[in-house]
Amino acid sequence: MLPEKTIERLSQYRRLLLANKQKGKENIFSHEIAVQLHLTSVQVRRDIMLIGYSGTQRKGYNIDLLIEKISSILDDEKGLNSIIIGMGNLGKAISTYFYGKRNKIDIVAAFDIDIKKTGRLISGVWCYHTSDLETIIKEKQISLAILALAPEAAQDITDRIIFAGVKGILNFTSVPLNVLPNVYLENYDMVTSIEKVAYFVKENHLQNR
Amino acid sequence: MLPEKTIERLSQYRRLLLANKQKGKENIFSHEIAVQLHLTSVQVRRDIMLIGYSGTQRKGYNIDLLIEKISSILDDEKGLNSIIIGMGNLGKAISTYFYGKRNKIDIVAAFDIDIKKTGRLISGVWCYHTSDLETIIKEKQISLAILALAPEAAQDITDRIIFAGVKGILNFTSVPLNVLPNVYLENYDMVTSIEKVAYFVKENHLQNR
DNA sequence: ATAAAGTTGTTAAAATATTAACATTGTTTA
DNA sequence: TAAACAATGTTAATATTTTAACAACTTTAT
Ligand SMILES: NC(=O)c1ccc[n+]([C@@H]2O[C@H](COP(=O)([O-])OP(=O)(O)OC[C@H]3O[C@@H](n4cnc5c(N)ncnc54)[C@H](O)[C@@H]3O)[C@@H](O)[C@H]2O)c1
Ligand SMILES: NC(=O)c1ccc[n+]([C@@H]2O[C@H](COP(=O)([O-])OP(=O)(O)OC[C@H]3O[C@@H](n4cnc5c(N)ncnc54)[C@H](O)[C@@H]3O)[C@@H](O)[C@H]2O)c1
Repeated sequence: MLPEKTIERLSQYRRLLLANKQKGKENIFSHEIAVQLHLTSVQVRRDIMLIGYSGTQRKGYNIDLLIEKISSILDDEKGLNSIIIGMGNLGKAISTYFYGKRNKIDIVAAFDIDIKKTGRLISGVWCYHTSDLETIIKEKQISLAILALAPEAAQDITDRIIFAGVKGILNFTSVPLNVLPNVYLENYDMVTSIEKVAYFVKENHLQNR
Repeated sequence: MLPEKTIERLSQYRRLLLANKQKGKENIFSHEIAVQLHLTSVQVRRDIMLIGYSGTQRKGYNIDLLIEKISSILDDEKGLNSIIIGMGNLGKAISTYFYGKRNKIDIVAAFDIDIKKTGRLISGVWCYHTSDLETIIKEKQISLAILALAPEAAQDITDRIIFAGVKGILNFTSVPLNVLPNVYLENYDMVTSIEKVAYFVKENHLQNR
């Protein structure tokens, strides 16, 4: 299995490659990728080595083929269905953002407990009541869930979706979730992010004295 | 300077400690913190050692004092002013979320280029037109910016805010930004996050065969 | 033809982060 | 009073991630 950090970068390589392809470019050197993403060319080459793709010395990497190779690693062939739970400000922002983007990861349903939000389309995604959670997860073969709901309900809902078959969670609530060992959990904590930036801003000030 | 990962955890320890204080708890053991955050007690103790705080063998750590110690490290005494640039769906979600939370990191202004959004309060924060960017940054001594604007404008705006004095950036656009070496840049890429979860979900499936 | 330049692929080293080991210390209990 | 226990604090070992070094190859220039 590939290192976590390599996976993250592969996602970024692919986006960059698609942008370069758009501009009509056919081949790209490791140092070009590196400059555009602010990495080192060594790291780029090493990652590409790890996934078993090869370029040529004179032309670098063929953009189409590299995109294809990365996609064969990141994407599930048959696609992967996901849901958003919690259609508040953040949930809506996310579903609006993803709506219409063609992608192997489809957001096929949303859930909320607030009946003012349920039973209708919200930014292109049907919003169900959480009471339908288990039914829909099984029906639509959901394997990934994005949590953007009120923190109080996060663990409860997590237990339910895992029991219903969800295998990966992207958690935006600040709640440290308990999940079964075979469920992949990725947390993003915005407050921590900001506090970290603030800390390094402060430290930098100290350094410059 | 403390390791980046330790800083992230300190932010989480503090939140947890505040929650426990709320519940009337006065002391806490490293293993209690560990269980609640899904870490190991060793890691907790090591982090606390690194910041130079000590507990007692029988009672563990004094919650109030530890909060104070962590705060002395994370927070800037005189506070730190920040802005959000781009009051679209995500920007609004963020400012709504932070509004009213008493915090050493204050979001004191927002910016957008769309005149339908500027010149008024949006979720408690005044939204200026980007043409006022430099003026307000200097006037309000802004050192931290949250970028939630359209990707096309991200680098341009970044150059401007850095020139005006911003020292830390939390970047939600997927654009790999160019910043001066004395500016701390933290990127969060939601697409990468989701693709990573999807990858590990897929791999787990393979393992289980 | 041969050398020079420039690039990839890969192994080795260094840096960073986590985990384990254990000495130390205060408290309880026999 | 001393042994057992349960916790912290710290050093050492391990694991992961990044960076450096360099061999191998291809094209171009001399
Ligand atoms: N918006 C941000 O910038 C931000 C930052 C950090 C953390 N968060 C976290 O992300 C989550 C969402 O944030 P938000 O700003 O969108 O909050 P929000 O209050 O706007 O939305 C929360 C939504 O969750 C729904 N909900 C509540 N209980 C539910 C349940 N049991 N099942 C399904 N839905 C339920 C509510 O009806 C509401 O629509 C929260 O946990 C918040 O703490 C948000
Ligand atoms: N919403 C998400 O879930 C999500 C996920 C991944 C990435 N992002 C990125 O985050 C950013 C914001 O996303 P969003 O969903 O809020 O988009 P959005 O389109 O709703 O909002 C973008 C806002 O930026 C403003 N803007 C454009 N040019 C500007 C400029 N020069 N100065 C100031 N403001 C300007 C627009 O007027 C708009 O209000 C985008 O770059 C997007 O790619 C968002």
